[in-house]
Amino acid sequence: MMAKRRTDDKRQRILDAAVSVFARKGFFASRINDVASAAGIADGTVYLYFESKDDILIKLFDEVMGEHLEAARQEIRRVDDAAARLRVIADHHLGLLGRNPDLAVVFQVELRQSTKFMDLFTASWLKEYFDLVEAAIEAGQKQGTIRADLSRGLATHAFFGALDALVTSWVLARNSFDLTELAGPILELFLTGASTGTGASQVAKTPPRRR
Amino acid sequence: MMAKRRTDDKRQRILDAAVSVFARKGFFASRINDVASAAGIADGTVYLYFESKDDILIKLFDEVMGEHLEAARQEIRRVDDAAARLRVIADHHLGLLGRNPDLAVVFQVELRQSTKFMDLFTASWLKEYFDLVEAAIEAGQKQGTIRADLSRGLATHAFFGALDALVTSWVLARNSFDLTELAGPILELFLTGASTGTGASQVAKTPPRRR
Amino acid sequence: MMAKRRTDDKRQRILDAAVSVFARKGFFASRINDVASAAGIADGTVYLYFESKDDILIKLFDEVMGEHLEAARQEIRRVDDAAARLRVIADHHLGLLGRNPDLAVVFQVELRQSTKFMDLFTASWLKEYFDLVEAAIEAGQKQGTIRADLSRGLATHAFFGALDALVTSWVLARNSFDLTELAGPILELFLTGASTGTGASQVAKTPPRRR
Amino acid sequence: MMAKRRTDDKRQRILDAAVSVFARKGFFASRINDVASAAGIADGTVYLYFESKDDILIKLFDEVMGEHLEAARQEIRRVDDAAARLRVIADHHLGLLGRNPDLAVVFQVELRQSTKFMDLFTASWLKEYFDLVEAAIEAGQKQGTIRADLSRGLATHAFFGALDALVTSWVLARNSFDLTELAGPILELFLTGASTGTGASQVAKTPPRRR
DNA sequence: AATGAATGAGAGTTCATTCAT
DNA sequence: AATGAATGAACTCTCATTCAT
Repeated sequence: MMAKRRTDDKRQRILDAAVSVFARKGFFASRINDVASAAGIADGTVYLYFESKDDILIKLFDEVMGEHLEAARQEIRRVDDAAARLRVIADHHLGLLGRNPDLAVVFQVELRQSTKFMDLFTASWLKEYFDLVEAAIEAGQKQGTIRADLSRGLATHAFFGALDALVTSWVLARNSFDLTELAGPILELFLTGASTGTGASQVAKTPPRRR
Repeated sequence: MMAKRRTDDKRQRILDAAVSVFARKGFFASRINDVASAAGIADGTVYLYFESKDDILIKLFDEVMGEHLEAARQEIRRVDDAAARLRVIADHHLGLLGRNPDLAVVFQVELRQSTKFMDLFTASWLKEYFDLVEAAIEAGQKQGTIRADLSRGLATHAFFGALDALVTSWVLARNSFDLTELAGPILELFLTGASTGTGASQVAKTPPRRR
Repeated sequence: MMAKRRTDDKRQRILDAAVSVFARKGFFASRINDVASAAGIADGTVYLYFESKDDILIKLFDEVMGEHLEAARQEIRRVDDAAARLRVIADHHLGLLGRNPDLAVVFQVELRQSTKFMDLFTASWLKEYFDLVEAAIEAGQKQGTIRADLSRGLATHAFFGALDALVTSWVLARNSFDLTELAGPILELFLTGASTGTGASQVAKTPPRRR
Repeated sequence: MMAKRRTDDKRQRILDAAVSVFARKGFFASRINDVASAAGIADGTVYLYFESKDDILIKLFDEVMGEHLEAARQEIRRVDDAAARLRVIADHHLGLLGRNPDLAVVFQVELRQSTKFMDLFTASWLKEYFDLVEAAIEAGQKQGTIRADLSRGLATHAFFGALDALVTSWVLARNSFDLTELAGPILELFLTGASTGTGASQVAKTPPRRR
């Protein structure tokens, strides 16, 4: 039990060190030695817990996403309203990254380095995230609070995209504004739209000009 | 003049080759030799036109963005309505990448490999893109077609984020749907919102729960 | 005494495991962990019985050679004739390796990896082996059954070399022929020569052409 | 043409340097940097001429063997007598290695490091070498100068083995005797045998004792 | 005696970039 | 302007060995 606990600690220390190092130097520029040193262990020890440098990033993403999707799912179950559910998702999304700037850098930038990570990203957890959003929207449509004519796929992308762009800007702006308090406004925009309700739909429905 | 043109051709051939190679193998995995071979020239020749491998990516982004922002600006001048202006931007955004899948891969994935590129990306061209969107929104607010209480920064992020997420999904889904035809629907969602107008704002204004 | 025996068993299990592992994977490619696993013990335990990975190979050779040289010596004492003595040596040489294909691989290939092992090989046990052969030949010369004008050093090399080449071929041919039954023929060739006795010596005595 | 020649020189310089370095430090202990430095080039340049460190050893063996087998074949064609042909082979074998002590170390020790090299060794050039010897013996049997009842395979092994053992001893004895002048004596022993002709065959034909 | 987690030195190979031609 | 041979710095991962338990 002691041995096991020590082992778990070491593994977690590597992950924590990795987030910090990757955020500061970038994944490619980070050396295994940087991570090991930050974790206070020898280089080789990293390989007792992870298969490769890539594996650290993958496992990091898996664990954080797994944990937070589960937390979000639990909380969503406690509310009925579609808007409230989307609010839970936005709060979790902005909250997790807003509270962990280094993790935000890793998620918004370092993890998107290659189609290799992107595919992993999309195929597993992002898919679940999107499903969560779509389910909330679908429930809202059934309840009559979300427009029935709305494409759920499109709306999901818009919802996620808006949050994602906010986080990226926040990261690149070196956390110069409060991310978490934007959950309400962004959701409000998503739900009620930008227009005052004056003839916007006409332009929006114009077929795209071919070039 | 002929010599200049020939030279320009070679430069352009390198850029075209780079888009194709980077999209297929990823920027890091791509070798200068891959690009040179695809362009039908010797490795060393690349360095007569570009300073480094990074420089190719930077110049590529600069040129494409410069060209297309200018084209979008021209076209925007010809319309007055805020919605129509946003439509021009969306059409250009989705049109450019929708017509050039390789370029889309490079812009959505390869260019975001590191904070180095991200900073460049944000500081120069993305800034101009955001300004264009914000100007359209501001004009709409003055015209009374866009809600005056809307945060322009937030709305700009939401607008860009929605388009960006769509493109990324399209890239990762291997271009399995028609990107360009989504300009209308996404704009419509942006303008009119997802809700039917039934009490959503209440939840949206709930303060975020601390964890 | 029981403890000692148990200890010896473990030591022997390591040696046996080593022969098997080295033969299959090669000495360099074999990991201490491979040997330990095959012996059913922990990595560190190997170091309670051997100083290093090299030491396993050295001790393995020492023990097998010591044991078999002694056995050969015993048996040689029981025969008088030079030919019979050489026959004992050939039988032992081909018999030991012919009955232990893995050991043959280790002796013919893995043990000859470096001048380090080769020197050891030569300086100690091979020297004794050669002495045994030379003693038999010398006795034969005294008895008049071996030609007195024969260089004993040369003859010893020829005798050992013939057996050694046979074993190596047998190893590389994956034991595709019966090694042990070649002791007679090879000895016969050594004693009576290849020629029919027609003018061969003339060519053999021609001075080598300088190049 | 100049460029080509320069290229060839560099390749040869690498091979020469490799023989010298491998002989002195052993193949495994030799670093690519050792070879490159000895050849007066940069580490990376080695990889313009060879695929890997292993490849250097393989190509070295291939080239030397190819060259010398061809030379031996040419010379053999000029003589008719089986004994004379074997003499040519022995002269070439001992001559080549006797004149190039470093090469001898590489061939006798370093090249036999692993079944990987051994297999290569056997499958290609050694096969040709053995064929050359067997052909000479077969011709001798037809001419009536070599005993017809002799197993050619066995005799070939004995012939090669005797030479090989001599070379190895010479290498391990740090070239303390003249290798080339042993071609005659070893051939003479091979042809006429060690015995005086007194009852040796009887013992040689005794079936091996089982243990 | 036995374990096995931890160590950390070590090296082959790649490839962006240079520069003599 | 163009070439492409040459450079040499850079880095992940392996694994023999140690030692606290």
